[in-house]
Amino acid sequence: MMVSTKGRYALMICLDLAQQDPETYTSLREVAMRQNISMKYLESIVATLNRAGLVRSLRGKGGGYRLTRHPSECSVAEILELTEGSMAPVYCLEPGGACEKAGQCITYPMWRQLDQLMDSYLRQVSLEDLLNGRLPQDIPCPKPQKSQGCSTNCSCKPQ
Amino acid sequence: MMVSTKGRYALMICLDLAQQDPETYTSLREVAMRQNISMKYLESIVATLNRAGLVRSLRGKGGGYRLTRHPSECSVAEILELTEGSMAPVYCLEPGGACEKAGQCITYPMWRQLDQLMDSYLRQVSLEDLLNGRLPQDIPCPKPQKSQGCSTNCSCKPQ
DNA sequence: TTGAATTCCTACTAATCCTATAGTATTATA
DNA sequence: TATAATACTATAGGATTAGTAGGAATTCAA
Repeated sequence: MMVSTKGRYALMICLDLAQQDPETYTSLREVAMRQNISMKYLESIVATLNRAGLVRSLRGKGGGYRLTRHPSECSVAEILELTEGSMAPVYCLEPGGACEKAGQCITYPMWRQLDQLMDSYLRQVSLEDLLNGRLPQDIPCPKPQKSQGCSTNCSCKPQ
Repeated sequence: MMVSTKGRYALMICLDLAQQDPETYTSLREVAMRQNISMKYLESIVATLNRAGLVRSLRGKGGGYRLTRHPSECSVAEILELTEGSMAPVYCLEPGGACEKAGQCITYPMWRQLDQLMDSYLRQVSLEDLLNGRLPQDIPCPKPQKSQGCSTNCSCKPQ
């Protein structure tokens, strides 16, 4: 039930680009060095984002990538869906993946709700939100702890 | 980002047991036949539930498994956590998995919120709820369709 | 026009995880 | 004691993940 490196790295790439001058192209070499990830691996990931039109590429010297939209117009849901293939928790929820027993399936409605919950949350979070530390819900932390965040399910940050 | 068969089969086992006489032991052979899954595979899955005390086993003739609690006292979150290892969307959220950069990590708070959202939803759904078709939220369907559920994110059932 | 920087494309690979399967030992009942 | 069931250990094929490698094509600048 984990998001793969592919999805997480795609998000890192987009966040990195969102912090650069939106007019110029940023090379993957720079991104890879800043984020400390293999450039060759990032190449294959950014290709997906490029094909989907989320970033635009420029070849040759001085080339690289840039976002095609403002960071506020780019949701985490979109990036993860592209790179993970889908964020659905079960196959039945993927487009065309519903099995013939879905009507009788006792768990199907639950998976649907879970999927909807995740999707609507991630769709609310834009790259800009992440950069500004603004999240959809801000849940007050009942008892802050100094490291690793506290053990409750609040949204407090570890220090 | 999928729930594996392990988690889904564990849920099926529990739901199957929840529908049987809570006093008697149900053999895996019966469960496997009813659910049409390899019994040997179910063995390895139910072992996890057994060790965790979610079910009780009885060896020998007339043996099998039964739930140790009432279906209303057993949440989907618990079953999935046990069998999937964890339901966290990223490693950093697992107990002891927080990396040293979590404090500076721009995405960490988002993963925490997502995790909390999923966890609190699944914790609200009990085996009994599933059997009765009662879900935490009932989202009205804007435009019902006859098969595969409608395309919106409501909780309507396909027919 | 040449060289350097960069994306684009196609393979390849090692490791891990998923999804089982098989066999034997152990236990309980009739 | 025969039978029916779980418990435990080992194994294995396939898919996916997480990269790595090399080179072709493209672009810019000197």
